[in-house]
Amino acid sequence: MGENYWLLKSEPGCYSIDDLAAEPDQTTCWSGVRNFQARNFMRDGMAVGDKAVFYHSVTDPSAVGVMGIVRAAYADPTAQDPQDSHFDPRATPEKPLWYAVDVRFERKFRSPVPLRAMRVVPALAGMELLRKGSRLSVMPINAQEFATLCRMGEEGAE
DNA sequence: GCCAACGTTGGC
DNA sequence: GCCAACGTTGGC
Repeated sequence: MGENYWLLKSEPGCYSIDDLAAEPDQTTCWSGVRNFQARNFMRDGMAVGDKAVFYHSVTDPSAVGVMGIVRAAYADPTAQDPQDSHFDPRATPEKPLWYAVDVRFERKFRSPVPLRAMRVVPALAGMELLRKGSRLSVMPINAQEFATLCRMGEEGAE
């Protein structure tokens, strides 16, 4: 456990790393994932102790910090809440269909790592994120990619 | 705001 | 099972 690395996307206008850092316990339920491949990564791959890079999409796309996975996959409560925009009538307590994990803020990078900066780093060339048309909101990265992103985030802008 | 890429839906 | 239509994502 705690051996895997991930990249999690969120639009900062929806939920940003500052929002996470501002939570009372700096922890939140990472819910609302509605893509089967992303769901499978969360449900089948994530374990307590794993690390995840927080990525801001759409607005100033960039990696902005690090989170830890503090609770493994469980039924996404938003899927079964009719009031929620992520409600899915197919989801039931017996067959949740969608899953969430809990994440805890660990640190914010000294400077965000822009997507365009990632594109020119050979060590990052294999990341799913850099593939044209990639829309996955939850994806695995390897230890080297994680370390490279962290180093770039602490070094400051290139 | 534009548009390419993608996942999902639904008719057949 | 195919595939066109549609809605969404997300970079630019």
